[in-house]
Amino acid sequence: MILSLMANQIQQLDGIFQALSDPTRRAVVGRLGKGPASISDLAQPFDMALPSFMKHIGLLETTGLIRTHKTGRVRMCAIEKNGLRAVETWLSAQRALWEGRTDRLEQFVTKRQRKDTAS
Amino acid sequence: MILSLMANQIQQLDGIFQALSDPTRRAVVGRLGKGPASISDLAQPFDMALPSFMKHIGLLETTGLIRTHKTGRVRMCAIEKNGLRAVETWLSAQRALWEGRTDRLEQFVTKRQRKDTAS
DNA sequence: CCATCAGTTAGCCATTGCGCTAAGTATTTT
DNA sequence: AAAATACTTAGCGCAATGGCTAACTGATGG
Repeated sequence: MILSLMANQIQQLDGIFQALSDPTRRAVVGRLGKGPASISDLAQPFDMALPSFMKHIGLLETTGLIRTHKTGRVRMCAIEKNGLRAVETWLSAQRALWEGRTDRLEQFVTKRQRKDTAS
Repeated sequence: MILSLMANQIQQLDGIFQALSDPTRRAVVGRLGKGPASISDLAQPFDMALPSFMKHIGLLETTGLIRTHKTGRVRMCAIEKNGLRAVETWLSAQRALWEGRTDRLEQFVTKRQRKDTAS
């Protein structure tokens, strides 16, 4: 079960990084960091047809970076704060790896294993 | 010129996030975090033809996440420590946005969602 | 009611991404 | 010199991405 959780995390990372690789989507995340907004509010700055924009929103939602809810004919969007946590985790794990190492060329395999950073 | 620099940063982020959206490439970055390695050393764990693997390496290099150098017939790869800096910057800027001011505005969406999507 | 507004659905199209094989180049090694 | 090693180049195929238009649904305002 732990293995499937890890697999989940990995695929989650796939999706999140993929989602963040688009400037429109990063901009939406940035905008929602300042507070919730409707679809058309969000879409307004972008020179793009609405259905195209909606695809970005849909992707952001299915990857868990944002959350939306429709009231009447308006759909409000808000940031999902836990969405970027997987990225932060991966990033700090990454840094933990190379921190403390001197990056010499032609070096033996690291003799000293760093203990886990017990975050 | 400042504007073009910013545009550069943005495109850099595009590339880096794109690069990290692939599990093979993330694994390579992870492996190189422990120390330099040759192409074939890196490729060995993956069930993939070498040219396919090379594309990943090429992408990681052009996005600045790794660095390579060929000596004789062997190409050594190493992590480029500054490569992930743009991500870290973006991420902390993002967190700075929603930290300290998240509760009131976002709550209103959350509340409505709980009411309507009552599982 | 009727029009407008805010999304939504359906489907098309060009480009990119990620895998493959086959064949080539440049070093070692024997 | 010949063979093996370690990539490298070229090109193919298919699925996914990111854009579009046209037409539709379901509120809301006059």
